Amino acid sequence: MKILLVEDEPKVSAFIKRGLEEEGFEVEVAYDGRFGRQLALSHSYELIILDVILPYFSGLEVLEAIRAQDQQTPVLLLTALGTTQDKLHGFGGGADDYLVKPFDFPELVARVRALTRRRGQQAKGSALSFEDLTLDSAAKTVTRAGQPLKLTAREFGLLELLLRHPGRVLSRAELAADVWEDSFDAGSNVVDVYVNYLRNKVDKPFSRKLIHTVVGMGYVLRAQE
Amino acid sequence: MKILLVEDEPKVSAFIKRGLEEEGFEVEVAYDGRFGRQLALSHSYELIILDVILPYFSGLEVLEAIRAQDQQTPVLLLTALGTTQDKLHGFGGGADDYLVKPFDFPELVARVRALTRRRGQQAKGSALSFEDLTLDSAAKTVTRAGQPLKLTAREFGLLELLLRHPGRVLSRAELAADVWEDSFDAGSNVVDVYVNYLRNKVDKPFSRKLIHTVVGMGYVLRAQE
DNA sequence: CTTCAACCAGCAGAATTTTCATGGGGAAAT
DNA sequence: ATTTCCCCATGAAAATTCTGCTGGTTGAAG
Repeated sequence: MKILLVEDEPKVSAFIKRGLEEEGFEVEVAYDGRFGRQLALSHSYELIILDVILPYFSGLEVLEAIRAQDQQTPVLLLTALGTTQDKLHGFGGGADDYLVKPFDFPELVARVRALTRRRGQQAKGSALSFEDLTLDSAAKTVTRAGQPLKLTAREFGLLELLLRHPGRVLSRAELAADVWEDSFDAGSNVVDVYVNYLRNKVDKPFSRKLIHTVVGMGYVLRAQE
Repeated sequence: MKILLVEDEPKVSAFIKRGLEEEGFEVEVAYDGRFGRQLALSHSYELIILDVILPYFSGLEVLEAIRAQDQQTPVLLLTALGTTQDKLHGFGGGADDYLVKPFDFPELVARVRALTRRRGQQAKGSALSFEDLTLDSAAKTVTRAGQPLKLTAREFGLLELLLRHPGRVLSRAELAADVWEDSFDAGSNVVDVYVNYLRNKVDKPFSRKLIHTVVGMGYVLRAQE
């Protein structure tokens, strides 16, 4: 749960950083708009807290740069500018919350929690990924290295199971039990066949292979040979 | 974009309702905690605005009942109780935002927008669109490439749901649950039939197809093959 | 060094499932 | 009394799923 805090007053930023860390968050601090923007655009955070008045770029300019590339990450503006006009500017620029200094620290924590709560649970819910492979079980989409892959229902189910246990060897029986539910004939080679189909789509077009055979045991999803 | 407002002072609720409707939201009002809770639990809203001090059940009790069954719907608490203690109570109960009365109406609108933006990713009132296809759920009109299309109620509901989740594969069960509500026989092919009707009107007269079937999974709205 | 058995990759076509496209009956609206 | 809309049923077409088989590799025993 990494948070980016962009705030130029060392006292304030140290205070917030320490406080949030005590609450279990991981906090990175940037001391001006330029550095803040760079970090925000190059890293992925659960939440970004922006002071509005900053050296080089204002918080609103940083927000604009973020929203140009990413609509998802929640942004909380934190500033001494408390008029409704200022707030409207902030929300209009795509902020998710606006807190006026001075504030009570517990309220900041509560708002930070409210903004991060939703994301944390929905990310776990639908998106699985391993290396450059991503699978969204709600949208039923799979991409590798950014390219979308077209899988059939069975192939999708099989990959989903592998992706749920990366690095763990799954026996044919385990795979069959989960993907084929009950209707499974032990003497069949369906699993092999589908692993083969999957490899053709997931591994063959790429140089780094992810699906590996462990002779006598089953199949694994892992990085190297 | 339907919002539930639970507020017992008729003056305040009328004021908020009218204001939000001018901004393109659809607002339902409940005048006490009991009725508010009932509506919140039985219907699906994009956002719920709760006054804390209400007859029968307090806003916090209503919030608790909502969160017991649904973690998703954002809740905004709106109240005269402005101490940090009160706010912490609200956030602790699962609220997403907390606004203290008296407030400037534009700020409420901005916060309502911020909370609903992410949900349907439809910021402007009731108009949904994807590529050159547009659907206005308030006006019940659909156009493609500027041309108006004439859809029946079921067709409209189905397209609206697809349009609300572009790029996501929706299973027949999901579609049926939303469009056909409860009266749905699992062995029926109604969904297929209506997707077919929709295609005849939405896709057939145009070269770029938008509705695609994913065999064994469901249907999606997306641009390419 | 040879043989054998176990195991796995890959293919091709058959079997099955899923989807499309229509016709028609009945309900609802006009 | 039409017209429109909703839904079921059906068969054809398309796509997927599965079976059976061939051939290759590996590793251990003879």
